[in-house]
Order: sequence, then structure tokens, then C-alpha cells
Amino acid sequence: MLYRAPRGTSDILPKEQAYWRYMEQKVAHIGQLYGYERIDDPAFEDTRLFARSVGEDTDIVKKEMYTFKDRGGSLLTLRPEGTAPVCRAYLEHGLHNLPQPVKLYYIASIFRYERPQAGRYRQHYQFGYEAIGDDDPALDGEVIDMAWQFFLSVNLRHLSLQLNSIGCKKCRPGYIAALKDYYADHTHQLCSDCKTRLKRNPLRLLDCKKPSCQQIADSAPRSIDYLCPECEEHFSRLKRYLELLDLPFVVNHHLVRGLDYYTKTVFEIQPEGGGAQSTLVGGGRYDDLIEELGGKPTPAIGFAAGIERIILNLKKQNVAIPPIPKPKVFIAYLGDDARDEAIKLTSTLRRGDIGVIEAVGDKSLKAQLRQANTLGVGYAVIIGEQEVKSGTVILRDMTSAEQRTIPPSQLEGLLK
RNA sequence: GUGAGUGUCGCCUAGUGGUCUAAGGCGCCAGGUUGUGGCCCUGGAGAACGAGGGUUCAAAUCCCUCCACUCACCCCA
Repeated sequence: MLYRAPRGTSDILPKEQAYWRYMEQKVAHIGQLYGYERIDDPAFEDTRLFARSVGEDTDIVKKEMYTFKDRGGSLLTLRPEGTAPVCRAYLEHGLHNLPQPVKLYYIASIFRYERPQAGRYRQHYQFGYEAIGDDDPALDGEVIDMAWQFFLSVNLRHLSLQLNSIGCKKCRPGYIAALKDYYADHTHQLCSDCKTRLKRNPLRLLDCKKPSCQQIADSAPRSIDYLCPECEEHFSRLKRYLELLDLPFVVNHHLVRGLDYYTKTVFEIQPEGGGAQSTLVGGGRYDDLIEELGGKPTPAIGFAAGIERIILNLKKQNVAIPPIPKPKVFIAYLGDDARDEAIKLTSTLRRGDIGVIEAVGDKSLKAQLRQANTLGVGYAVIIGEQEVKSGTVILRDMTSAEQRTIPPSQLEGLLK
């Protein structure tokens, strides 16, 4: 094999497309129900955009970005996440002049240099919804509701919605200090990863999977106990809204996120079974990000969802997906004169908005019908020498095997 | 980046040192009366057995290296 798709990437072949079209359709529909409009941004951006937003010290920036210099010498990076580009576009195009909040959604390929694994790829697709320009906790509720309703609408079941608040830049430092304090007494019991986390990113100590570390995390200080009055108020109102919305959330004190820009609300949705790479949705509030990128202080909230992982779960749960419609009719012919008729007829039907697959080459009628059968079309039209002479065609119903000889002009009406 | 498992026609699989210039199923192509599919029958195309190197009289079968895939850690959607 000379060439293969690069590691961690994959071709989405026709037989998979039904899932993908279905996802797109649902994403657009939810967007429309909630008043979110689609935005598409470039696959690559100025490297600094991601370094600044995602955080210089995160794994994504430190070792997972596809970064390159273009021929003009600009340092560019294939987007490793979807939120920063949306914020950049918000600033670049002065979207703060629109009524706030501005509500946007995207479906985009995401690139991260990682070791591929179940539910993890170097190029994958995410969709996400972002509401920029207001700090009302009702917006947090709306966004979380969108994620939840999305899964209801595609019939994915057995999901768990996890919620936490990690505070803002006013109260988080106090919490992190308390956390470090607590962990200082347990350093010797920590796994080696956690020892580096303690220095680098103490919040991440909380979601280590090692049982021994989890025990320590279980009695660690909880972020919600250190919230400032504003964050506290925000969180309790959000919880009330989620109850109003009838969303079955659980507060998970160990839930933190891997990107630096999150503030206050963070949430995830995952299958109840759990398992590796299982998170379907991750999101939260990012009230400081726009300012960090050079705008005025502008609160915002959003989430991203991994499409491959969702499809994986749809398959696991045997969820039926609407098929992509096929052409209705196959046109078979015998002989050159018939072929001329077939070409004309094919074109007429297509112009009349009827999907047609026309035979090609010089195959036996048997071979042509075999092909029609394999393609799964509902009807076959057969044109032979006799039909050319009499100015008719044969219309064969592929399910019932009934066929009749008719003038071609009747075809359009019968196939509509 | 770390660890484990796997690697034979498009897909699934047989084969564990000589009978393998590799077998079967699915799929594909064609034929089975003159212009007709789906079932059945027959035939055909399609792999030098991931790549390279070794051991041996002899390797798909043993050893080494590399590569790829899968899974887990890590990270995250």
C-alpha cells in the first residue's frame, strides 16, 4: 500500500455518511430552535491565538498543536479547538455591535497531535454552540439545555450530566491556594503524574483516575466552598434554572476542565458506563477570554461536542438513523439506438428532479438489472430495439417485479 | 511521550518450518437459452502472506529491527 490516510485521520466513506448528515441536520435544527446562527472559520489561525486562549501551560498548546510556518513566514496552527476562533471572529467583525448575547454555532474539524485510540483522533470533528456577551446564568442553563436536548433528539440514552463551578479570577486563587495547602500534606502519596500536576495545574489533581489519588481528592477542598458571593449566586441560580428545565444534573466536585479559559460554570456529558475517552460534551463559561484576546470584558459561555464519539455511541446503542435517499430509477438499454434514447430520457427525468442512474458500457440486460438490484433503486426503465421502434419504454417495479410498456412521456408522472 | 496486543486477497478467516508460486466465505465480475435482477449452480479476477534483515537445505510459519493498526495510560470532544 503506497499511500494511506495519515495516522489518526480517516476517510468518511459513503456508507458512514448517513450518520454525519444526520448530525449536521440535528445541530442546525437545535441551533435554529434556540436562535443560534452558524459560523465557519478558517482551519488554521495565528498560533498566538491558541497559545493565549487555551493556555501556554496546557498539554494542547505544549505538545499537541499542528504548528507550521507558511511560505510568508507566518506562524500558523491548525485549530486544536473551536471556541477561540469564534471569539476572534467576534472581535474582528465587531459582533459586539449586534444585540447581545450573540449566539453562534459551528461544525468544524479539530486537529491535535495525539496518540490515536478509541474515540480519539488527530483530526476529528466537533460542533459547538457559543453565547457571547452576557453573564446571565440563564444563558448557562440554555446552553446546557441545548446539549441535553441534542442527545434526546438523536435518541441517545443513559447519559450523565455533570456540573461544577470553578469560580472566577477573584475567588479561584484562594481556592487553588487551599488546594495546594491540602495536597502539600499528601505529596508523598501521589502518583508521579499528580506530583507534576501539583506544580503545573493543581485543579487537575482532582480528576486523576488512580484510585489512590482519588481517595485523596475525595477529601480535598471543594471549589464551590470557596466561591465569591457573585460566583456563589451565579451557581445557585444556574442550579435552580436547570431544575426548572428538568435537567438531571449531578454536581461533581472533581470536574475541572483542561483549557485555561474556563470560569464559573463547567459541565460535561458522558455515557453512564463511563470508560476511556468517553466524554461527549465539554463546556463552560469563559468570561475573561474575549478580554484576554484584546476585547472589552465580555462574558460568554459555550460547549463543544465530539461527533465521532457521538456516532460511536449511536452505534453502540443501535440507534436507527434516517438513510440518505437514493436515485429512484435505473435506466438500462440494449443497443446503440436505445442508448441514444436512454441518454435523452435520463436527462429529461433529471431535469424533472427525479434521481436517475444510467447504465454505462455495453453490458447484458442481466448485468444491468443486477446492478440496478445492487444499487437498491425502486424502478428500472428498460429500452431495447423494440421499444425504440415503437417509441415506448418498459417500466419495471424492482420490488414487485411487475412491468409495463408505456410511452416515455408518462414516466415523469409515474415516478414522482 | 509510556505500556500491551495485533498485522495473510476490498472485508472476514484457514494455515504454527517442507504437501503454500497460499485455501475458504462475503463482496466484485461473467455465464447458466433468444432482451430481465434478487435464490441457486458454474467460472473468473483478486494476496508473493505489513516492510527490511537474519536463522535454515527449506519460512506466511522461528529470531531481530522498523512501520502500521488496536487498546490502555496521559490528555481531551
